[in-house]
Amino acid sequence: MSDPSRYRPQEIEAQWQQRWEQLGQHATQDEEEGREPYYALSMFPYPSGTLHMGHVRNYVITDVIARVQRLRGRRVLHPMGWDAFGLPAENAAIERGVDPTVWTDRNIAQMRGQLQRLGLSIDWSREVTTCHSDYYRWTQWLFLQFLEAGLAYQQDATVNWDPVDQTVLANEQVDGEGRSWRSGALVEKRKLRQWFLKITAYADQLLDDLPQLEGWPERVRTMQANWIGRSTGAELHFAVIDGEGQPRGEQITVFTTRPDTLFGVSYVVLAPEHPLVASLTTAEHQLVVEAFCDLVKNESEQERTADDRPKRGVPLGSLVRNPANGEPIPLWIADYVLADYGTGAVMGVPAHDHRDFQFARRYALPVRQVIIPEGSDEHAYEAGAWTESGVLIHSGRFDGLPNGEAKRAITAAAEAEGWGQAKVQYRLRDWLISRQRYWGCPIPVIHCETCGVVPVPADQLPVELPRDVAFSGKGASPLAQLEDWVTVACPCCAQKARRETDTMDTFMCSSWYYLRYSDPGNTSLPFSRAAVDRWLPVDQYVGGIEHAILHLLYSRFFTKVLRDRGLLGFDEPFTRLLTQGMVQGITYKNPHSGKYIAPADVADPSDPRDPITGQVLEVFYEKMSKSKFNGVDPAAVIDRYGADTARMFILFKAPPEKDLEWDDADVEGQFRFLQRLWRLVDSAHARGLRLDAAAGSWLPVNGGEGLTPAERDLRRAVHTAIAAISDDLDGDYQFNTAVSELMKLSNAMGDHLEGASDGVAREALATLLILLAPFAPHLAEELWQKLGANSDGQSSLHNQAWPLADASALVRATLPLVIQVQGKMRGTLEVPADADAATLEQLALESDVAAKWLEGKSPRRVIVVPGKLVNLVP
RNA sequence: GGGGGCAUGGCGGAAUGGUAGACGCAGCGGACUUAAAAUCCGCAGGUCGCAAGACUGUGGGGGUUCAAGUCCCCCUGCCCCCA
Repeated sequence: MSDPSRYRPQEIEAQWQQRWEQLGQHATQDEEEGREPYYALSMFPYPSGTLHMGHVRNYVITDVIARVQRLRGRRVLHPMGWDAFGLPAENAAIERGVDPTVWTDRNIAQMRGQLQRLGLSIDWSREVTTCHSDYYRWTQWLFLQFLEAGLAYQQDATVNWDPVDQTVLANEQVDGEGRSWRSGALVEKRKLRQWFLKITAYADQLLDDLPQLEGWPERVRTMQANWIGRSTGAELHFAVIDGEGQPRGEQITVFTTRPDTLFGVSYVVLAPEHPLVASLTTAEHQLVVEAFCDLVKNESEQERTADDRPKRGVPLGSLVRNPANGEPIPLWIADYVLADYGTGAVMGVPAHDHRDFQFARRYALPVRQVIIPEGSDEHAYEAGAWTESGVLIHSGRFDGLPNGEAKRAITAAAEAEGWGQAKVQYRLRDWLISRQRYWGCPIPVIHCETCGVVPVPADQLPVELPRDVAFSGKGASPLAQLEDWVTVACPCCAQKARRETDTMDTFMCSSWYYLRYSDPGNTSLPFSRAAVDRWLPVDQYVGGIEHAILHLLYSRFFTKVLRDRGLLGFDEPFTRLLTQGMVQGITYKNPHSGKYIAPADVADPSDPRDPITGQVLEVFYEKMSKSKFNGVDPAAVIDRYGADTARMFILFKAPPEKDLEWDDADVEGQFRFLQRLWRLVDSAHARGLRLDAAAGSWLPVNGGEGLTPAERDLRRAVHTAIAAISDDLDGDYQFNTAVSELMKLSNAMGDHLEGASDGVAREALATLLILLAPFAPHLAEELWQKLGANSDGQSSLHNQAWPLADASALVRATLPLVIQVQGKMRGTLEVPADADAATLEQLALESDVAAKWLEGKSPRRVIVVPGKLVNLVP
């Protein structure tokens, strides 16, 4: 026989999850008069098969927000789905011969089950899975929208090529030494024809709309702004000249943000890949230049531009002419100049640019100062470049101009005289979406020798991924080897043509999934305009900071393009963004061997030692990961303590944006708190308290007439909690302090409930449970039912209304008044709450504290803050 | 190197310019128990003191203010992003 008065989360949680499912508790109401819509969204997971704590934190935060909004009377869309294309599935296929579809679907089923145990109020009927053709059909459809809008194009681009496995690798599959993760071979760079989306066409909008996103963390906006990297400057043309100084016909165009330093140019550098390199290399430099180009070819962009690495280059032997003063200038190539940024050529001004300075030093190129700090004569630039503002010298007719003005003046001169023009340049490049992979969304185009690139007609979508494919991990993408699949009739001319065999970057799939949730069953469009405008933009998006740039930028780009195509009617997809911190586990490391030790192998945590060598271990918190043995399995925590304890712990332990240190003792503490709540309600139940009388028997007690002091204290605690928790859940979410307010309320109820009349006690109990409902939904519901407030079993605590604080309950007859002398707290005095400033001043002056500290003198000044303090300044 | 953020007890963390350390964890003392666990009550920044209390205290230094963890300037350390 089990003791019915014990809190057994394992029993009640599954039961309530089932009941909510039966009641359709989390079904989305597309229409309902008088209830405003609210869209709460978590970033959807990759279905790896295992739920980890980071997921749990993410989804619990979103769930609390969704539940609070329901209690506040909104109809809520709270969906979930799967970012299901990606490399792990393909690797499983290569390594273990598992069909990626089967592997992925199995993982999804497993993770869905784990998620459901958390008691999330998700409407599972709206689930989307990006690798299912009823979803990727619309990813393809949207790609065709981009193509039609001229925003998708093909171009040669450099990719990582594994010469052993004969395959293209993603950047993340190449290690720091430039070797393939699979074959270990040195990866080569190859030029292949790739698909791009023209995100740069929206660079200005993506940047200029950032300030509107007031509900986003400032740092995410800053990161996006830096990523887009708009710089304003000029393109300047340098004519190539021969030995006699006569123009040869070619010209080099450089991009610079510092046209004001034009007179200080001592060399011009091309990227080694620049198309003019070959023709401008003189015979005596040819061997060296070719060797240098080969050297640079296989270096990553990061290596080439790293600050801590010497800049390397070689001269071509040709000269160009400075358009401002006619001086001949040597032409070089260097690794730190990239072909696809700007014009692939820069002007070298060693005196006023750090990298140019390093380069000039290394190759003994002249350094000519053309800007001096205001108010000084010559800057001692020997120590480095002067990159601050100043006044121009050695610059002919521009001498004496402040350099800001000189930028405009020199650019204007360039435009007037035909040797350059103002130019805005972005760091952002177009988005390369081609992947030479099987497990992705096929790009829906057909290559025809006669008609060129032909989009697959919309009524022939989806272009389905073929099943039963052989995965060797070698050769081109598996799709390219399937002749039957590749060969197809051209939709235009019906001649034999070939399908595109590249698939899309998975970020394509995740750039629009939040739109699909609004209309997941639509079979004629990705979503209807009505549905998407009804629910979007997302009111609250919650996810990890690691997506601060890519996913969030791509999604904003999609939204703007789809808006311009008339498919939706808003500018930004996510009104508010919460980036939750990492979940960290306690980590033990042997500082001598560098080995990580599993916590289970540490015998005494207060004196952690290596179980084998006995050496003292380092102890710290770090992001949970398998290799560090510091992970905590959510399922194990739920098995032991229940989902409500896990939820409460995660919410209480740290503010949502900050990293969270997992601590078993604190989990235990949360479990004890929930047990205390259980006992609190249990004893109220034993006393005969019920919430089942005529509806609303627990409504606020009217006024404070006839209440005992203890009852007034209890009501004050109840309504203080309502006010504080409501505030914590508004605007900036502070779940940690909200939970602590629940604890305070429970402590106050422990003190005063027994002595309170039934009415006051009922109000307190009902309020406690409603306030608890978003955090610990199962326990709150169970206790609600225990007190008889849902006797028909057809309703739910979660349909109640969020309580309003009764201002009159917060009023107290007397308040402690702080008495300060010279700003230092010297004592308190119990004073009538309604006393005016003059009275407070007088009470303070008459107090023992004043007598002691003022020694009979009257204060020079008295500051009174009614309700708070009196400061006596002697 | 540039940009941004952070620094509060043994620990996680609270504090509209107004009693620093709420709430919790760990700890200590007590009650209950044959005992332990659980539970309940209490203590708890540091120094000095039997106590009352005093002094001191939010990384360091300066400033503004009747009053500074909070605002301003400088410094140190750590973290993140971009190079």
